[in-house]
Amino acid sequence: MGDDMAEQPQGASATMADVARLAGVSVPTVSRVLSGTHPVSHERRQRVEEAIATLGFRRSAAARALKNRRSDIVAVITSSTSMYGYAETIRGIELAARLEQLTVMIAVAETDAPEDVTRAMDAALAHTPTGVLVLAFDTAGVAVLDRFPTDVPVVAVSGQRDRRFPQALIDERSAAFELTSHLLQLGHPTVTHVSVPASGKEDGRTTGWREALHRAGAQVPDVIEASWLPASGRDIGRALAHDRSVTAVFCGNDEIAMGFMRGLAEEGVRVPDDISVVGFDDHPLAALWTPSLTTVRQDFAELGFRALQMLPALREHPHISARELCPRVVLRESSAPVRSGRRSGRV
Amino acid sequence: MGDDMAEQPQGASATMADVARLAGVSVPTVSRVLSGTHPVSHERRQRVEEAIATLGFRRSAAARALKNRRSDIVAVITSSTSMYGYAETIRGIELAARLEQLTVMIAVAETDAPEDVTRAMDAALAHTPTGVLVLAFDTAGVAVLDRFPTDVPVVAVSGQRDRRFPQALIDERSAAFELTSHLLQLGHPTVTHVSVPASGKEDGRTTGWREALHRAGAQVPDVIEASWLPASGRDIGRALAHDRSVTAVFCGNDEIAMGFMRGLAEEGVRVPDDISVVGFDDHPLAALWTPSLTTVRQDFAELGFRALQMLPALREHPHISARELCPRVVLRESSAPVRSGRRSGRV
DNA sequence: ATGAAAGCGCTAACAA
DNA sequence: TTGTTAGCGCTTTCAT
Repeated sequence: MGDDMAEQPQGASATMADVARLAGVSVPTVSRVLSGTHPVSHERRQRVEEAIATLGFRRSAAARALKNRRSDIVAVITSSTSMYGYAETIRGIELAARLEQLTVMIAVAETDAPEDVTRAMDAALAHTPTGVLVLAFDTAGVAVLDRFPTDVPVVAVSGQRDRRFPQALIDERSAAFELTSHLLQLGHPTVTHVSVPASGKEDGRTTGWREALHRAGAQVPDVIEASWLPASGRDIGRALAHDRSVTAVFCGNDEIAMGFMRGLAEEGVRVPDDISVVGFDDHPLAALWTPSLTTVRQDFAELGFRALQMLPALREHPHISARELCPRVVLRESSAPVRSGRRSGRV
Repeated sequence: MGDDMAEQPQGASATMADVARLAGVSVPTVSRVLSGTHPVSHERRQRVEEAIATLGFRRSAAARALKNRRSDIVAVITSSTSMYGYAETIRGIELAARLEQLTVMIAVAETDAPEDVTRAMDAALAHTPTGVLVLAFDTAGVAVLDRFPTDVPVVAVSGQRDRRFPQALIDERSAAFELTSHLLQLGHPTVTHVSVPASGKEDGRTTGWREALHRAGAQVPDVIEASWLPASGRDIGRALAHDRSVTAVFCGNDEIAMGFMRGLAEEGVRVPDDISVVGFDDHPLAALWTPSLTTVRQDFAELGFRALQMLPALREHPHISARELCPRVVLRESSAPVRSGRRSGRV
């Protein structure tokens, strides 16, 4: 492969006027060549393309955005960029954006406090984005949605259906239902839920868990709320290790589940022999943990990808719609039939 | 706390002209109020602020960028947004950017292929960013740096010193040296290195490892290259499990180390009893793994934070400089003295 | 302290 | 098919 690319990474950026001058054409002709929507004679097109290459010309995103009253930016509003589910979703968004020639900007609203939410929304809207994707897995995201203006395409990305917005979602409820039912079928009298931090309305994982217990006529233990840190799972694990009423635990996500298992181990409690533990998300390390973790596979990247793809369509049909992904229960080593011996009866 | 915020999330965005009209002042006066750099009479300022609130006015980022010939955007060029080190670095960048009233955009160059690199750079530069942060932990990032024009402030974020660019770095070499030396001091005759994917020039982790072995006069085994997936660590773990010359393994990152340990476990090999394993990064789950993982704590978020902070300063003093972070070895359960019994001698 | 005027780089409407 | 003209929303002279 010969190195046949000869652009010079030009210092001060050239403008269309520079290109037009060098090619001996008018500025709009250059614009037409670039957009490709209007006919341009072969000869001039060629001259323009040469000039562009020679000058290393790049169209100014700012000027285009100003003129078009819309930028090539897709704003992602989120409370986190690095936690597993969020990071994967953003990865999918970025990939789809790249294919659509769009640029991803990140606006973080760490909490649902009005000032956080307002700042993130202002930052996003100031850029007159082509669309906005709100990661509404938590309170902050939901708060953003609640305050959103109507004149820009918005897609909510979340784990729960909400008819007020176009959304890309994973139906967490049904997966949680299935996962909880799995544990009940293994003979566990009930399932304890260690949840991710509450997000305003009850999240789908908790709802599905609750419904499965009701359906089975099982007692519904109080929800124990962890933080987002895996270490909080450990603390809770240690605390519950010697509670003999606990034989099966459903953790709100895999990181918490892994922390929880560590906590149990530190107390000498074995998984799944003494307690079954299941998680949610199918974190890359879940399959490698010892014991490997029974969980629900969520394809966050695909979720983000689809959310982005909804934006162009939304411009034509701004009515509410939803694209839904179905998560899948993945059975592994951490869940097993209840042992009649050590931990039963004594509630 | 009364809900004393009464902006109406206006539909079609108002312009400065609208604000000026409503406040009965000229457009430049509105601009002066917003920028705060020029004196404005108290009375007019007040009227302007009211009008802004009433209209829910937001300055157009596009118009500002066009006029200023520079946007409020900081472009992050990276090969990944979701892997642990990258995601954490981006988190730190975003946090610092928010404090500086800057906006983060993401441009991904997945590989060091010219078309990937060019696209990412073009996307970034088209937005006339205030600065560009290149995550140069790998080949792609390095390729970007090699082709960068000079007229925009760039900071390289990486694990290895490179005098050609201003950079924020973590000195991985010295930490790897220290970590490897730790294993040697525990009596291991040598240390096997399972590296992250090669990145052009040898990475700091590998260099530090090599230097430590040389210093100790230990034999230098071939480097075994894993992929970025934790599962690749497992495969390598299974492959090495019964190689009796291997008593200590230094993995290029924690995820690989955890996969590696899983592989050993599947083969019935115990850590650290049979083999000591250490990682790099201090992933949130490293401390919770069983056995907990000896590793090197890298503060990626702080690294990103500092990298962003270098940008404003760079505008004044465009000469090359570096901000360096010192990683710290964290001793945990996965490293222990070599057992004289089972695995020694036989090379 | 304030306003009038110019122009950043581009695209769309119109004219030729 | 091509060029001329206007203007997107803002900031910055320059006058006052």
